[in-house]
Amino acid sequence: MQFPSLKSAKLIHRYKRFMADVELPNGSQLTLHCANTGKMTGCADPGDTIWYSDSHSTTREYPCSWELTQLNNGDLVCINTQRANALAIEAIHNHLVPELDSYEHIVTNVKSGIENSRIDVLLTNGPQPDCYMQVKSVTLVNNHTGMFPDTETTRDQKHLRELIELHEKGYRAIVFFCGLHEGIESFEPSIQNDPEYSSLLMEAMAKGVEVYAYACKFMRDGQYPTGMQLTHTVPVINNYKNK
DNA sequence: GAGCTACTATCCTGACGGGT
DNA sequence: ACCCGTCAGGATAGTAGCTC
Repeated sequence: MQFPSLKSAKLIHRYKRFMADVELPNGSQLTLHCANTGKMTGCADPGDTIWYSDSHSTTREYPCSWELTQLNNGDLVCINTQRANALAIEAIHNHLVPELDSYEHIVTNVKSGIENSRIDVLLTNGPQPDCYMQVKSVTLVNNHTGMFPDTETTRDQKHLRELIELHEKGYRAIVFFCGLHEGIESFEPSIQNDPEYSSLLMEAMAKGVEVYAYACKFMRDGQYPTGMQLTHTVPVINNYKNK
């Protein structure tokens, strides 16, 4: 995935979930839209270098969107969660996800038939059972281990219950953790942030819901981020049974 | 003060209506 | 039938305002 043209700035503070004030290199201030509803632990600290895109939209009150955070060690984190779905779909298209290589048709944001909710991705291919997949973006990292969620999330608990239900109905059901943070070498659910979610994820795995975690690579032109792509799967650690 | 509701901003998809 | 524009729904957590 190629990024739109990005510009750098220094984060002043994030507020009201969707907004962030930044300081531009010329010293002026700008308010950005922040397309991440999570807690953004570790990637939204005042003083962080961030990269943003400009949609040039005349209808948006804040036409610029916060895309990346650059950590002190130079690692990049994509905080725009909408990129996760696109990355996952691109990876499937490019045959980078062998577990899903057998599907020809991809539909996004489809109704699952359960409680009027929607599933991120539906994969189909003729007589094969349809495959429902929820894509989760992972930006929280602790010692090279990607963690999800970064806060208590009843919404994601609901998604897991739906996937379990879909699997019990005979469909293939998948949770796809999309590592948007450079340096992820493994993945585990965050018991600290949401023990209920962690328990449910393990229950889902035990019942046959498939769980995959993928790491990404950022492309650069010098220091300038130009794009990113999912590269390889990383192990999913079942930490719940030990707690 | 506690609890509830509406609002905040944005994007994406699907549904729907109107015009060609 | 097809294209285009518009609107609703879903998702999110903090905050303000309202009621009890």
